[in-house]
Amino acid sequence: MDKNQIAAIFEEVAVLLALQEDSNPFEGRAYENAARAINALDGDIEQLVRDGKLKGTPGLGSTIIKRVEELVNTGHLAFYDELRASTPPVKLQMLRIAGVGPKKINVIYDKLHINSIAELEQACREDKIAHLPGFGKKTQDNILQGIAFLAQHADRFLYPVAEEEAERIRGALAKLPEIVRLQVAGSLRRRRETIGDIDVVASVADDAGEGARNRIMDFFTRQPSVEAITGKGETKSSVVLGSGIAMDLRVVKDSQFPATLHHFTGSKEHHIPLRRRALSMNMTINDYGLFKGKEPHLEPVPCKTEADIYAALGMGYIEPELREDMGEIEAAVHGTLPVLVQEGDLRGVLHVHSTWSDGQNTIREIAEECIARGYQYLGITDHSKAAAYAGGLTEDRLRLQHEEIDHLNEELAGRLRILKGTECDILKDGVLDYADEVLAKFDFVVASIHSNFNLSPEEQTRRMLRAISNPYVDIIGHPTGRLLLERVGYMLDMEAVIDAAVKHGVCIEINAHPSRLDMDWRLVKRARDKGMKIPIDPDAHVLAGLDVIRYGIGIARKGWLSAADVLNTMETGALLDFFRRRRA
DNA sequence: GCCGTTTTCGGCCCGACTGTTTTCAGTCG
Repeated sequence: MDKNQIAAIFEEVAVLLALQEDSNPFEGRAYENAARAINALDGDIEQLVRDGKLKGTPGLGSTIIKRVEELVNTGHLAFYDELRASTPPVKLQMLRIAGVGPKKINVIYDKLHINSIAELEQACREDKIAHLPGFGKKTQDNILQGIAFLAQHADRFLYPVAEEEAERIRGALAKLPEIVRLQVAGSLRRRRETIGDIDVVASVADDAGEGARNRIMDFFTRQPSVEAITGKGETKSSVVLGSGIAMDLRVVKDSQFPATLHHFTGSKEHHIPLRRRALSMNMTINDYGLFKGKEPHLEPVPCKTEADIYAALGMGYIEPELREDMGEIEAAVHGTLPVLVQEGDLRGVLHVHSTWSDGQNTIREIAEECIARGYQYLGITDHSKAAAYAGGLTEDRLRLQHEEIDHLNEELAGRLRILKGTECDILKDGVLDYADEVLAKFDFVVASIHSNFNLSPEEQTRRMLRAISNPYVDIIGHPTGRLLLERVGYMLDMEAVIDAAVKHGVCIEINAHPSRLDMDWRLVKRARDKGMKIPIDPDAHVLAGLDVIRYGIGIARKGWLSAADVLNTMETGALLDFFRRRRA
């Protein structure tokens, strides 16, 4: 039983508790907090339990520690099993319907003994829901719509999909003369790997009338990409866009803009400790501002920007990407936040495919593009021979490719250095697809898993650790193989993988492809804390594939990386020295 | 269920919108 499993059980406990009759909402929150505290623990949780080291961890009190111990010692938690057994599965299913929460679910279930979403839909059509206490016709219609929506749409979206939708509407709104400041907030601004909905915050002049807000809301809800209007008020309107993604627009007075932007940037997890800190300083934060004192004697603390809010709370500015309650508040108080890496810090790219394997452009074409982008170096990493489906290179063709690279390097001397790399398959047993004497001919080696995804966690981890121990391996490619919203990654003990990589001086990439963003930013932070240099790799198969680097930058920033933590911010000479020293 | 340099009890972040009510509960973020 590892940390992730235990945290997942506690998260589910929180949900199950909310669905109990007369539940205490704070008990559920205690389990949510405990789940995050457990995820953030360093080291093996079974060992921590054996050593009695959990005591004193914020968020883990005596009851929850006993429950962790029970899980570690027996693999089960009676409390959780009982909750599950006593909670009809349909209640969990109903929770996914927009506008339906635990209270409504319990009324529906108790009065009508509904046992499936299909039965709920039937009850709506028979007009039974509208007559329940606290319900009405509108609620019944909304439930029907919510069921239809669920049937049609997955509930999250890849970052670029949400970004494009948000940018289209932000661009349109930006032309309105009534709007003073305008910014995308929410998980897009925090650069999460997937996006649930889009939040945009706009401000109008403090003395603007009601008409200005209404004009903005009318304009917003009439955008061509708006498919349905799910709410419309003076300060907030909600729509669903053509792609199925939901979008909220908030309009506030310009003097309130920093606080509102901050609020809707989130995360909720960041706000809770921040507001607690404000309270401890006799201040209050809400959507509209920062205030000194307590109700009813609130005195506004003037803030022109978000940085002013943080400053008033005695801390440095926290970049949106870091607002995840991962220790950023304490670091901001102590002035130890990192200066986050930016795209302009990169000096080259290290994981790119050419026509030699499954890429669409020649090395020359990619090289010209890299020069145009201002890069000093380009690492060409075509597939190895086992990846036959992707045109992996045999040793013979590899010789020819290296000759071509040598010629290009002569021609492009002083403009770009092309590095001889490979994305070498890690075979089922953890052995690399090329022999050591072949690997020795590369400037650097990326090693990736492309087969046998279904090994047991123990086998898969052993396979990866063996690859990491190969002295020619410099970088592990897309370490978990996940495809966001499509497939979970290989079953791997990533903590053991990170520890082994650090021990052998091996890097693990951030694969910047928006469907991968692998390794995950939570792991990036862990690897950084242990001293790993982390490359941000495009894994491009076409020139436009180099653009995805910016998604990788977002993940690097979420993982607290500064320029010095990122491998491909090094100058060419330093990078080549880095690879040579590793082999020596 | 957690937490505490006023506290071992009584708090726990805060507000908008919706729909049902006729002053508010539920949901959401």
